[in-house]
Amino acid sequence: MCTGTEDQPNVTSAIKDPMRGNPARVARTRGKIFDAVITNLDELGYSECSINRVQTLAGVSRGALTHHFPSKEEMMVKTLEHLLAPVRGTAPPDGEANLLRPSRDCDCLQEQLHRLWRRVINTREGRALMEILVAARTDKALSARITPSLWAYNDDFNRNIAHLYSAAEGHEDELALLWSICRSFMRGLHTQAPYERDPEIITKMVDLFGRIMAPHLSARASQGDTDEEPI
Amino acid sequence: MCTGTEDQPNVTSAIKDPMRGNPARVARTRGKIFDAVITNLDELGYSECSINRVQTLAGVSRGALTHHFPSKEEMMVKTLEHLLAPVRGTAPPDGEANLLRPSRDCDCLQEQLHRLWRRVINTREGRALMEILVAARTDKALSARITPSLWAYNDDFNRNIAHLYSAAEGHEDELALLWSICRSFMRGLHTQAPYERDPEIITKMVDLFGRIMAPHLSARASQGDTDEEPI
DNA sequence: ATCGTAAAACAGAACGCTTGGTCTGTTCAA
DNA sequence: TTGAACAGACCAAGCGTTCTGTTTTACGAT
Repeated sequence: MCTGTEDQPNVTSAIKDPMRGNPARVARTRGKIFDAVITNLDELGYSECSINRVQTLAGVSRGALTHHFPSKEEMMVKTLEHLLAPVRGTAPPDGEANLLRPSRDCDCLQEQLHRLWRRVINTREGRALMEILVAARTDKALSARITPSLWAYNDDFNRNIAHLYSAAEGHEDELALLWSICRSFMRGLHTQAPYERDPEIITKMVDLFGRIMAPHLSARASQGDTDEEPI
Repeated sequence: MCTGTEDQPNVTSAIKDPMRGNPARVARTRGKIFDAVITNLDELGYSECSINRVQTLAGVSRGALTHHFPSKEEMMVKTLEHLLAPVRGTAPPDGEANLLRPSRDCDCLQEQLHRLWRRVINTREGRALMEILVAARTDKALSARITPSLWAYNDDFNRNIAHLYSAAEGHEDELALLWSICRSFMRGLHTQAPYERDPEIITKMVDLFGRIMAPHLSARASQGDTDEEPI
């Protein structure tokens, strides 16, 4: 392969069509694979999320899988970007939007954090993301591939919350830091929740955490509740 | 084997000595293995912490390893208990003690949290513990084995901090919950620190978190600075 | 004191199985 | 007719477990 056959100059009209035959079929296949990866990561963990298992669960052949994702690393990188997409700047691929927006004006921070935990962090997607992050810590190649995506995600995240939340007066510069703390706390909850004797403890933790953070973080009065894409 | 030969009733004095030949030699071998497991978990992660790697790094034979830990699950369970031991009620095996105690009376919570992060959480041992916790979430067998240890650890932890810290008045019952929040936050930091553009951000996060928690959590005046085992 | 012996402690080969990657072949759409 | 999309076989390497040997140690009988 790649033995340097020069491209024919007299081909009728197509110079070289890099995007030829890929209708929504590609999107469907990749979607099935993403879904299988996420489910496997959530239920079996990173170490058991093998190519074979993904292939079986997604109901696609080995060839299809390797065609879209030449290596396991590639599969994980693309899955992570797929998971990060809903929060990123541009239009989310589908499904849930405005994940961070406080849904009501008279909504206290506690309820917002509860919703964040239930609807974003403690979900299949949230747990799958966690698995990739933990695995990448000790996998330098994977880490190098995902770090730029994570940085871009972080920038978009900070840009978005700046419109929706504000820090206490006198500490306006701490908004991003405050949300980083919230995220860290919630991610840590992932390693605590499965081993808690009483599941109610997690709820109480989120509740108390919200009460503690409330004086430092509040939702902005949402100017105009139109459907201008918030995240 | 086990073909039911009846035990001789006229054996002179030894009924059956289950603890025969185990001098400090066993402790040395197991120590080397624990150390290798911890290092591998920290540097390669759970999925790459294979028996072969542990055996090589520890410098012991396959037979020695399987003798002490008949299965990988057993190895991980015992390693976790080894990691939890320093905080547990009875004497720590060796090395670091009083991990939680505020080292000085006039010590603010921020500094105590910084020390907790640097000296306990963000260490080889802390990261190895994290790897096991994350892996066990999706490994039901492992999870079932470690859950009792984690519960006991939790109880000891809460018992110990009750002597060292107190919650704000009016909320004395929230002490355990407050420390659970601290632990969750710090564990979450594990998945944030490796990807942070500026390492200083982590320090700032711990700092701000400490400032926010300070009104709710304070060290007790340490009555008697003698060397009565604090943890 | 020394010996015999049984079990603990260790050594290492071998097993069946799964892994991720590569390869050749087939179908489909432009 | 071309290349993207898919199908499935194949491979060496590594996995965790099991197995049979060998060495070391403690201890009661001599």
